[in-house]
Amino acid sequence: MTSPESREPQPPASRRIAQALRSAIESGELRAGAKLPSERALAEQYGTARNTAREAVRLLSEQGLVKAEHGRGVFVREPQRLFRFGSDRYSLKNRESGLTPFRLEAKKQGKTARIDVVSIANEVPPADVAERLGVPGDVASVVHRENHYYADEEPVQIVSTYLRWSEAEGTLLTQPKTGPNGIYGRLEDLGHVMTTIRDEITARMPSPHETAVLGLSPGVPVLEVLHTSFDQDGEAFEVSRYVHRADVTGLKYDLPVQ
Amino acid sequence: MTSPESREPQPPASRRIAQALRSAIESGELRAGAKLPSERALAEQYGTARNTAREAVRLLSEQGLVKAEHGRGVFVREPQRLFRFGSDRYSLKNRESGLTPFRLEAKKQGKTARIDVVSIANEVPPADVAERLGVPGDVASVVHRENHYYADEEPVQIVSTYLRWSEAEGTLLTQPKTGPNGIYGRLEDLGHVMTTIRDEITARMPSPHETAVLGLSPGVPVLEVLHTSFDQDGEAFEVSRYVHRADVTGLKYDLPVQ
DNA sequence: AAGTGGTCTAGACCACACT
DNA sequence: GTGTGGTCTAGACCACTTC
Repeated sequence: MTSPESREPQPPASRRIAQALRSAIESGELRAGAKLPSERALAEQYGTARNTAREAVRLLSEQGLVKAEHGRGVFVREPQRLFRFGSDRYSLKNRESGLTPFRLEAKKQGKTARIDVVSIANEVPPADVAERLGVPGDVASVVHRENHYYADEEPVQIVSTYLRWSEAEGTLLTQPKTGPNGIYGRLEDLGHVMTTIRDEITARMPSPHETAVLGLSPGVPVLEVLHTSFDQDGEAFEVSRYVHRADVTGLKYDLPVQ
Repeated sequence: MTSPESREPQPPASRRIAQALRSAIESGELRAGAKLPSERALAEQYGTARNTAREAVRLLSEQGLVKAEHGRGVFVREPQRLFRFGSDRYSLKNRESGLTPFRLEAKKQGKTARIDVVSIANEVPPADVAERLGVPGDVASVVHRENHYYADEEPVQIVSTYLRWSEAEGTLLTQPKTGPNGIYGRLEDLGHVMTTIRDEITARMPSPHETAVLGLSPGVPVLEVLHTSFDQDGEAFEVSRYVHRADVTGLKYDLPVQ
C-alpha cells in the first residue's frame, strides 16, 4: 500500500444525497409538506447524473419519509394522525350506540364512514383461517365476506370475515344486510356469545392488490390482524383478517395483568 | 387520430417483468430459496436494458418477495416462522420460571437468547413517552435503558425502557443488573404493582439506524409497540418502546370481552 | 477469472400538473 | 409551454462470491 490509511471508503453519492436530505428534514429545515428540490436540481447541485439524485429520493421514499407526486414534485410526508383501533372495539357496550366500532371512531374524528360490501361467497378457506376455525381447508367450508372501509372516502382497511358455511348457509350471515347488531347479533342467535378474542398481529409490505385498493404510496407497510372470536364454550366461531394501512392506522390494547 | 383504438396502454416493461416473476413465485415455479435469473439474463430474455430488468427486481424486493445478495444472486425469500410475543408476556406467572418472557419464548423455539444492555442514562424523554409517564418533556426526567435482543445471535428487537428518574435514581434501576425479577421486581419494591397494561401498536419502515442494528434487508418493515404499565392506583409507572423486525416477529393478544 | 448485484453516466421520451 | 416525476437505453466500473 502506498498510503496506509489515506481515507475512509465514502458512501455512494446517492446515499450521501439521501442523508443530506434526511438531515434537512429532521432538523426542520424541510418541514412537513415542503417540496424537495427537483431531481434535476439535486443532480446539478451535487454534480451527479439525474438517475443518481433520483436514487437518493427513492431511498427516502422507501423509508416513508417523502412522497413523490407525478408532475408536481417530491414532498416531505405529513405526520398522519392515527386512526386508532382499540381493544374495546370488541366490547359489547359499543352495541348500545348502534354504531359499529369503525363508525364510532370515524365520528369521534369528525370523518364520514363508508363500508362497502365487496363480496359474499361460499369458499375454500385460507390455511390459517381453516386451522383457527376448525374447518376443512380443502373444501368450500366457509362463507367469506369481504368489506372495504373508508373514512372521508379515503380507504382505511380491508376486512375479510370467515364463518362456518354449515352455520351460515341460508341465514342473514350470507346477506349484505345482517340485521340488528350485525353478524355478531346473528351469531348470538346461533348460540355463540363472544367471550374471549385473540388477535394475531403482523406487519408486511402490501401486495399489488392491496396497494391498489388502499391507494398506498411506496414505503407504506400494512398491519395485518388475524382475529379469532371464541364463544362461552371456548369454541372459535368467527375469524377475520384485517388489513390496515400503517400510515394512518394504529392499534391499541388495554388489558389486565394476571 | 389514424387508428382510433389501436391498443390498450401496456404497463411499463419493468412491471411486466416483475409481474411475470411474481406469477412464477406464486405458482410455485420458483420456490422459496430459489435463485432468480440474473439481471443480465432477464434483460436479454425480455429484450430490455439491464436497468429495466433491475427495476423489476427492485419492485419485488420492495414488496418483500425476494432478497438480493451481493455477488450471489436474487433469491425468493423464505417464509419465516414467527417469533410470537403473546399478551401473556406481561403475566406474573412467568416470574416463577425465573426466565424473562423473551428467554422463555426463545427456549420454546430451541434458540439461544442473548440480551445486550446497550446503555443506561438519565435523559430527556421523547414527547410520547413524557406524555404517558406524566413527566416533563423538556428536562432529563427519566432513566432510559436500551437493550438489544438476539435469538441465535440474530437481532430480533430493540427495547427502550423509560422510568421516572425521581424514582430510579440511586437504585438498581440504573444498574445493568437489576436483581430478582428484574425491573418489575424493583418497581414493586417502590410500591408499583403492575395491574393493567396498554400497548399501542404501529408499523413503519425502519430508520437507517434500525436497519443497521436489526440487519434488515430492504422491504422489511418494523412493528413498534409503545407499552405502558399501570399500577394498582391506575398510575403509569413504566413506558417501553419495542421495535421488532416484522419479518420474524408477530404479536398475539388474548383478551376477555366485556 | 467469471459471474453476480451495486452504483453511476448522459443522454432520451413519456405522462402529468400548473399557469 | 414549462417543469415535474416515470421510464428507458447502452454502456461503464466497482464490490462481492464462487470456482
